[in-house]
Amino acid sequence: MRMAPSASGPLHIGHARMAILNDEYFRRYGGKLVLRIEDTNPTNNEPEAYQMIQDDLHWLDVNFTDLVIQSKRFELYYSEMKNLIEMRKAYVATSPTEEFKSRKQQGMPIKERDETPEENLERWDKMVSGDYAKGEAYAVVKTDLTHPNPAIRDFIAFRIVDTPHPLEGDRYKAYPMMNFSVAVDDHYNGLTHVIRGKDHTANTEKQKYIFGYRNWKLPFYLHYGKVSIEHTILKTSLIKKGIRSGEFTGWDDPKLGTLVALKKRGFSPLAIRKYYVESGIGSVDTTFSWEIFYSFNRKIIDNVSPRHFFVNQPVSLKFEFEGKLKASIPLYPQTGNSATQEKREYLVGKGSISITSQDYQKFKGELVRLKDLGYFKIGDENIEYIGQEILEDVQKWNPGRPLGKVPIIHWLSGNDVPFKVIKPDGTSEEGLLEKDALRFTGKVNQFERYGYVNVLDEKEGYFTHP
RNA sequence: GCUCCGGUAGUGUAGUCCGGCCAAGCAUAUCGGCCUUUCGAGCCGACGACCCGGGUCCAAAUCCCGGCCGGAGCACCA
Repeated sequence: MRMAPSASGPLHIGHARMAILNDEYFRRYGGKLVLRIEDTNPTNNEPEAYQMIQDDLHWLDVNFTDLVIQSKRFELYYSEMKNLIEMRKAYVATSPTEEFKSRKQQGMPIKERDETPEENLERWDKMVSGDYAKGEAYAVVKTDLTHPNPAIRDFIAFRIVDTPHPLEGDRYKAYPMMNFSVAVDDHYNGLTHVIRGKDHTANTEKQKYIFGYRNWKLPFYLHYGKVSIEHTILKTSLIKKGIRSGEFTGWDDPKLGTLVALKKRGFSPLAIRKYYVESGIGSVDTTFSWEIFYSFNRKIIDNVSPRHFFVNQPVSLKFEFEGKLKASIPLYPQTGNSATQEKREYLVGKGSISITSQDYQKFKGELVRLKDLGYFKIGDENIEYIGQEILEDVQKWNPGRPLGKVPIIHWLSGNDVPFKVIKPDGTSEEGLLEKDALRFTGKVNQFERYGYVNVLDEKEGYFTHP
């Protein structure tokens, strides 16, 4: 099995499918899992990508057995190409590419195609040694000029590049095209199975020609369908531009679909794995369902997320009360029994109590239950303690609300710090956060009645999902 | 336009190869109920699909033909 991302940037949620699918087969059937970084287009290469890709895979718990970097293998590609030219299966052309394309369209060869290996070899040597300038020459692998699908007819295997390579500098001038290097590497990396997106189906046909000429054993190919991931920015070039312009804070900006961004938002890599394993390898195109993904993640993180109160857009209400009320609120209500549970404990007395403006608007003048504190009546500017139990008919207090249903809302009183939650759509919400949550920075907390938030530091956090 | 590939509930899938056990399973979403001092979790229930038309067959989501719709590729990117 192999994973072959390009060295243009970190992996995103779309790449994760390729990685997970290959890894799942690897886990099930063994063999080897090759990470091959395809960096044969220097204009798109990002020097930091080599490391970022490996970090992303480790985070996903995808443990590759071999690392192959294509720019280290030019000598192999060159010797293979020379081989093909000698076999009359490839040629080197200096004719304009417009002519190459149009004749191909008509099923006609350009003149170099029929020239002798000696003539082509001579041009090939000049190409490798850098005697041609960018655009002056290119090497082509023969397929079948009469192939019914024009996309499969003779394809370019090498071109001249004068942009320096991030790893190799100006050492090479002749750069292999993806279809050539992939075929050669798939063979020499000893791959028996290739799983990749269906955008490669035509490429597979081209690559098979090289396998045929060399009599190599063909791997088993599987192409999965396209996943469209809505409401998310994935395109590396766009992200780079956005980072430069300051629109994004970095590769891990919460608006992005990169794995580092999802990590920072507090997603579990297990949720990503589960999602793609359940999606399978069908060739149908699908739309990525954030809802299902969120649900998987929620189930994974729910038990380990401490609960805290976050009052966004707080309204402060005066609390005139002689004495102290004790609040004892479990940190992990899902786990353990109530006696041994870890709790947050507060004493609330005269002063003020904050609730969200949303709750204030909705329940003004009514009876509510402040979670784990007691029954209260919300006034215009103050809040009044009623008691721990309400024996009378609730409807006496809240006419119009259903019987026995007192709204339970969250609150803060003196035990809070200002906090900002940054959402994936780029907006943010400010409010008060229970101070105890700061003990859990770097972790996902569940802000009760609000959602899951990865608390990054004492000032802000990224919204994970509801 | 050319060449391939594919169409199961709102979404994601199981079943299609080798027709019957599929009056179509699961998950998610939505709605309702129970439980609960979170609108979370859990439990129960409801909702909701085989693209259309022919054909073969005792029997078709499954096989065949036609149509419709969708996607991929057609680079000196990967």
